[in-house]
Amino acid sequence: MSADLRAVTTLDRLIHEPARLLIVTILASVASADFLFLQRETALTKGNLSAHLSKLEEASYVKIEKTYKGKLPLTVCKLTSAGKTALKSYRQQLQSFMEQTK
Amino acid sequence: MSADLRAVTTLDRLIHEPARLLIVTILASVASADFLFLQRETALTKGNLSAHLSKLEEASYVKIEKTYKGKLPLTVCKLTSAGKTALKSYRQQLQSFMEQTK
DNA sequence: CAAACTAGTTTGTAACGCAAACTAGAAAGG
DNA sequence: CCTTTCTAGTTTGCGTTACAAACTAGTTTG
Repeated sequence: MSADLRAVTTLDRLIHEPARLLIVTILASVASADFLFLQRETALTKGNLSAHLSKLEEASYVKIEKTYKGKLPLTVCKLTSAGKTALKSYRQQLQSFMEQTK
Repeated sequence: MSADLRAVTTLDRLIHEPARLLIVTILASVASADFLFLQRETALTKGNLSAHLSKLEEASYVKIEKTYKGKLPLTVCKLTSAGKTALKSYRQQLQSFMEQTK
């Protein structure tokens, strides 16, 4: 009766990475977030946050807009609908695994 | 009131890897399992299964005994108590994250 | 006795994650 | 001024990883 545990190996690795799971989870809870806000919330270094955001952007999970706040750079991040869908299905898959194996 | 989401970044990477999560989850449900049984259950290639088992053994999460079944090699794997503890706490940490963010 | 099979291990390689170094421009100090 | 420091990020360097493919050691079959 137990379903297919092997499905766990098909989890979206982009979201499975803990730092990125944290990022997209935070982004899912707000309309948008700027770079420094994300840095404070995640406690990632700027370097790593930047790299992870770039990957999420490449995958079209996050949209990144570079503007200015006065004269200072301002990077604003938003989860795309593809990103929302990906997170939702990641969570469903993981929850299903957890329930099958509890 | 919400606890610390950042904790997700401290998940045990050894178990977080989907292939290994699958392996230890299977091992947690049986007294012991031989290599070929694990290969069938996980659908991993022999090479990858071997490599993942070696890592789990290095971490002392799994004990590996090489014997013979008749004249053929037989590799028997067992989750150690350290492995059980690690899996349990991984699951707790993950479940806690999921509940905080649902 | 050579070919094929069994039960694994080792190797090759592209991608990854992290820390440290770097960049471009703005504000502050002397 | 002009140089030092600060802000907001990006890029680089590098050890580690995960996977597939090649390999190994021994066994059975034709």
